[in-house]
Amino acid sequence: MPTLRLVESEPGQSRYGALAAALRVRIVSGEFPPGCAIPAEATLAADYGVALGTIRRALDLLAEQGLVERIQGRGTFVKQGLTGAPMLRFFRFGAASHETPQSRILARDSLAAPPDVARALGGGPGEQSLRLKRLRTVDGQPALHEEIWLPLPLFAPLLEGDPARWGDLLYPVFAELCGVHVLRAVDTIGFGSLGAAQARVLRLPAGHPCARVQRRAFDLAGRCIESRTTLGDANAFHYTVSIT
Amino acid sequence: MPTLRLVESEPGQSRYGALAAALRVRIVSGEFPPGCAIPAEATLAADYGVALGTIRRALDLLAEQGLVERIQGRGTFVKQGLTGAPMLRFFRFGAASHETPQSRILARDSLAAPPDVARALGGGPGEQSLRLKRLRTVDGQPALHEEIWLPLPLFAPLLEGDPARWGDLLYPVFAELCGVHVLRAVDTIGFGSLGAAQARVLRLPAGHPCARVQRRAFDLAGRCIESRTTLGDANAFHYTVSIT
DNA sequence: AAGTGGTCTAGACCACTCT
DNA sequence: GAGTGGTCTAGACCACTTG
Repeated sequence: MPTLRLVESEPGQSRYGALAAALRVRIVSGEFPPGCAIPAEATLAADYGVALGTIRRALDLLAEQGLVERIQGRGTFVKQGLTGAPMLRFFRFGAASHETPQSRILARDSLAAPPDVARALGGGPGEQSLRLKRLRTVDGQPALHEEIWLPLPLFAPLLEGDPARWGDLLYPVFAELCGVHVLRAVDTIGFGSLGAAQARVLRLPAGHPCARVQRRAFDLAGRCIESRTTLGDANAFHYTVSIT
Repeated sequence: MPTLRLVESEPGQSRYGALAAALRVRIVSGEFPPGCAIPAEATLAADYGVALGTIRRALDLLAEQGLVERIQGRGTFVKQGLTGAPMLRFFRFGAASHETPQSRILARDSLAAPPDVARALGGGPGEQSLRLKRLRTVDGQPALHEEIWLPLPLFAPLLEGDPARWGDLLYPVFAELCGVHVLRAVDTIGFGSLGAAQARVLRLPAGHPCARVQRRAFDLAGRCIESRTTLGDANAFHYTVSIT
């Protein structure tokens, strides 16, 4: 590729900002899939006809935004999605608290999403969606009840196969079976009380106080690809925030 | 000051890291008080005998850490402490939710701190401390009950004068009367139920579910200068976190 | 040894703020 | 207009990783 790549920077935008935006487009378009290394700084600087320092600023910006990861001596890599069990950050269940909770799918249906979920997922009203209900246990004790909505047909592969074989973490399944990489999530926390059905599953009395975590998860391109409601015993809730 | 300032950088530490540490010491020591402008980049670069870009990295680092604020065309300033009403970020009370809640001091005592509070404040056991109890109201309705522990003699000025004249925000009072600037706070969120006394103050039934926010606040030098427990109706609790 | 990102230099010019 | 931080350049050398 001997030709120079050109970036047009809108007035008021810095050149490294425009470069970051251009690289973001190339990443999101799939030119560099998750886990893949992007070209070296020197290569990019030559491609775009800018100084090394400028392309560095652009890459640092993408790294701050969590889109890429820089490793000295190796290169710059497109981030793999979230894989951990971030829901446990909100709860403390007994001694085994820092292990990944076990997971059991209670229900799997394809149906029209209620209006608020459809809006969250960015689809029209009554969009056909996949709904999962899931029980998570810690040390064999029921801990969390989850209702998960996923847009179709993107998640159609999850309608087939035995959910018992998915394992305890969902996001790696999203990546392997559907090619969806969760990069960012927004959790909204509130308190309420358990309905009869959820209480039965969690082996708590109906009306027991519970913490409610509403999650919206987003992929590389910024699309919302999951709307989830998690319920757990309010007394096990525990979270720390730092303010600056 | 014609002589060059020297920084010794420990092995493995970058020069800008060492410069940032040196500047941090000068700020914390009081050489540049909060709100004050620190010398210009060019001046500092000459003082320390390094390139402009290097001193810039050091200042950017301090800005990331929240110790200074950079304003184009004006200069680099030592941060004033937090002044807002950050506790309201956790609750939603009616329509007037985004206004600063009103504040009334219910009690003010000087007494020995219980062990956990003394530990939090970094003092010995039974350290003499100032305890405030405080009711915060929104739209005239009781909303939050707070118990606040402050180390003595640092906060001795608060033992005198009429608390009713302190205003609705406490941190500006800390700064004006005690010279303490709160730069950072760590909040731990949990769930519980109201004791009889707190319930009466909040006009809720005893045993009503409540959210509990445990705050530790820190000053410029990183000392813990406040331990606070805030209680509010669990149904009004509402918080959003972004995960990456 | 070759290739990567991390640090550092010594300039230049620009955008913004204040007087 | 003088002074500030923000952007950009074109180099140099270093630390780390991999073959």
